[in-house]
Amino acid sequence: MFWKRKITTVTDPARIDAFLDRGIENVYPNKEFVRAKMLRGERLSMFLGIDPTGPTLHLGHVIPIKKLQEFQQLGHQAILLIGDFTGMIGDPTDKSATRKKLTREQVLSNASLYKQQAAKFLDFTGPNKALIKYNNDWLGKMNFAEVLELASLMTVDQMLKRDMFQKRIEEGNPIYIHEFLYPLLQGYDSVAMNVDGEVGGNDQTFNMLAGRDLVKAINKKEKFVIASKLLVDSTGKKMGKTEGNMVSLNQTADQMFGSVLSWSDGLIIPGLEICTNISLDEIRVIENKMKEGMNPRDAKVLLAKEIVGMYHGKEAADKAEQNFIKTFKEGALPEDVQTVAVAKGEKLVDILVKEKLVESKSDFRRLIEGNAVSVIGGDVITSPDYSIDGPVKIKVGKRRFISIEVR
RNA sequence: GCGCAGAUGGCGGAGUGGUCAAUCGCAACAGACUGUAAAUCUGUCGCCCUAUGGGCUACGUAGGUUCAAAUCCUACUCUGCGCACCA
Repeated sequence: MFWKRKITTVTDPARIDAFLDRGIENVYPNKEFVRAKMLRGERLSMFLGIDPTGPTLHLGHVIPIKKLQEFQQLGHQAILLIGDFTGMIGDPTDKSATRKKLTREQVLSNASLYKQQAAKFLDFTGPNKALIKYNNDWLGKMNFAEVLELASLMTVDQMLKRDMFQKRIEEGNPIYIHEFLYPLLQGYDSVAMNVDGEVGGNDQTFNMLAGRDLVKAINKKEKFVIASKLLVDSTGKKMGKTEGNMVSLNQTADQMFGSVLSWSDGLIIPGLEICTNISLDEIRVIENKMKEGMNPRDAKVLLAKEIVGMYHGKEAADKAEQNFIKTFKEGALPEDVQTVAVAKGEKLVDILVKEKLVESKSDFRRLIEGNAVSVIGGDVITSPDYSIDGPVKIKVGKRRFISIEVR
């Protein structure tokens, strides 16, 4: 009854190779190192660290999460690490300015939301359940002497190798000590959990390798690091929260569908490879078809449906497509539009400001002047004093809608 | 510690007494166009109003000079740089 059930790992070379190849940018020390371990049937542990900086996960997080999922499905120990301690400092990666520090409350509330969202991929129950850990459990308890000891393992020059820091120095921007310490803290996670490996986005390589160095020094073992590809467009621009066109997991099916369709065409193939489960062979076929003149929009629709389907189900994905066509091709009202009930005679301006469809009355006025506000199925509204005398559906710009009813 | 330089709108960055709600670029938003929410072109881009005009708030913070300050003065805060110090 109480003996540990032995969990067997998958040693199928094809699946192992797929795990190590698809959507992967780099493996340290090298692919063969990990491959050999897996082929031998060794049961490994690997974690993905996420700093809970916002309430939602986005597609960029999902790429490594999917890798972790694959890892779990191969019978290994997956660990999701919530950086509730590091999240309060802020990773200087990719930020030209110091990130705003988050409060403990914010971090904790974000963290609990993350677990729910990650549960779409990771199995947190059952015999081979994924573990969830919080780095405040060890980082929050370190005393200064321990920090110093840790800091003695790395040199300033090593830290300065980061492009990020170089850039800031060149631009004359400050680097604070706590930011400098960040890779060290994140690296210590690997030591504390004594894991075999870590997965993360390619932008995390530096931090993950810092962990590798620390594990080598303290735990005397070789931690492997798997860096997944980033979702970047042809110009090398990263998709992210700051870029504004990132799909976040709390979006409705319709919003998500629209976000994907707004991606540039260059992202279609990389997106298929790293964000979906469509087989690589099929992706090749699509790629070739596009070269032969297939409308890239159709490929993008396929990608969008696939992505939406992963979170909202296939049915919702089909519906989102229909909705999109109706709304943007035919100018109709989307289905899940917000509705408000107002008193007869109320001014449209006040309603839109109150419902936050426009920023201010001045904003509304400008939109009116630009012919951006219209009654759906009717005319463009040209009077800023337009008031409500019956139920109407209003469109502001291309994608702001509201259905107004009279109380 | 001493000295020098700087702090401007979401970001970058002009402006150094009135014509500044502040050139310009990016981002954003809208219109046209488009297979698309891409690209391109055009416009808008602090708030409010009884609106080709008027008011209010804003150029690190707090005071001051002046009819008038983002612009001058003083103090403070923060940042960068140089010098000094360096167990």
